[in-house]
Amino acid sequence: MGAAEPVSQTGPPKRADARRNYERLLAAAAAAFAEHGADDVSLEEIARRAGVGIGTLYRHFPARQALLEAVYKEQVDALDALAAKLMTAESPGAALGDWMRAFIAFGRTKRSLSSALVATIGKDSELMSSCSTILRSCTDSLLGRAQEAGEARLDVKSVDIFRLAHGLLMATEVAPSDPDQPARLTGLVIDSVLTPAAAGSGD
Amino acid sequence: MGAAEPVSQTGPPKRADARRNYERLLAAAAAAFAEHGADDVSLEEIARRAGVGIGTLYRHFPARQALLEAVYKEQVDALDALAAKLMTAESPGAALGDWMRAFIAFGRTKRSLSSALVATIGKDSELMSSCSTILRSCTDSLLGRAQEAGEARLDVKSVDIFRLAHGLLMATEVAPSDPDQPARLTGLVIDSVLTPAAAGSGD
DNA sequence: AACTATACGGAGGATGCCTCCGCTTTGCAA
DNA sequence: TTGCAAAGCGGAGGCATCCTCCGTATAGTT
Repeated sequence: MGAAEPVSQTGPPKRADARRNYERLLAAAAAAFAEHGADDVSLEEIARRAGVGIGTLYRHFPARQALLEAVYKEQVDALDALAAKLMTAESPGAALGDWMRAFIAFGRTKRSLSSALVATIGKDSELMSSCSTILRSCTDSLLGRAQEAGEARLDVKSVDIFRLAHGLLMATEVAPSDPDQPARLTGLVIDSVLTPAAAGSGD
Repeated sequence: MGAAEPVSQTGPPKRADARRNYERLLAAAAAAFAEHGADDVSLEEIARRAGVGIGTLYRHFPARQALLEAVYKEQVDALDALAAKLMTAESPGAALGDWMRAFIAFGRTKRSLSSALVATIGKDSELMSSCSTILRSCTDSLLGRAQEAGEARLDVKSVDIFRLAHGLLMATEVAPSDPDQPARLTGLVIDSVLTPAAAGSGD
């Protein structure tokens, strides 16, 4: 991981101000989406937040879709970078825990994006599959390293982690009465992966 | 089935013209959604097609959501009624085949609705679960009857039919080069359920 | 026939999407 | 530095859609 990189630059390099505005828009969009949900925020507002004109937004992202995709892809890239860094962390077990926490947090925000994305792109798009490949391989590597170091159960597969995360997200979807519950459950799941199997857990 | 009925009438009965307009709107909406997809049709157009004013539409369906739900529910109710009729049909096997055909056709249109619905209601809403319960029980009954009459394979469960239908829809999602393909595949799946197991099909 | 609760319809205000084009800035070259 | 063309910016404005509001019409009742 860390191999996937900013899309191949076709054409002449962009001007400095163009790049800067692109970044700003991306950041503003991510924030706005997280706050209001991906459908309930006007492009006009995103432009305003980013401190650019609406025309500029449209030049960089010809359609709402493009903005959505870019935000999504950037988050995945960030996770990819995080994983690369965690691969050299001191404690492989703690690193895996950190990764899972980040992965689950991502899943939570992702939902607001993905319903809109899936509805239009289709869930088998190239974007989607490349992203899940990236996340899979990151999880694989970190899990493997933790297992080799004897800091994670050997009978856990990365698929299991995906499924646990998914279940966790479903389970804590609706606002729980106890605001700490999601974090508590997340910690519990992570511990279960990092703790040696207890007797009788063969099924 | 056929037991689920028009929601309990609360309040005084509606005036005749109100009921008529309600029906018209529902029909117009169903047609428009099927034609253009649930997101790309304006409420104004639906009102026009139904031959009523936009104000009338809003009185009956305060939000786009409500219209979507009503159309969805109506289609499920129609399937429910169809199943009830098929339960008394002459040939239980043919009835099951007809049912599957209708069920699959419904699935096809449903997709345009459901992406919009799921995005907002959430897939675990009361509406959704009650609908899938209805469809499940219809399939159960018709399959059971066909099996008792010796006209369907005994090793098929209604869950299998659901999954086959789902797979079929996925597989024929994108417009195929051969326009008859979806129908052909549907026929094939139905036949496979109605035909006795061949040797060696144990897995 | 007269009356009233109910329902109709569409004008209009608000908002959002997107295009277009005159103005500004950047990066380069002399 | 200075000058200049290309690249980029920004927002006014046209168009579509959403939704509200209220004067008018009609069903059902007495």
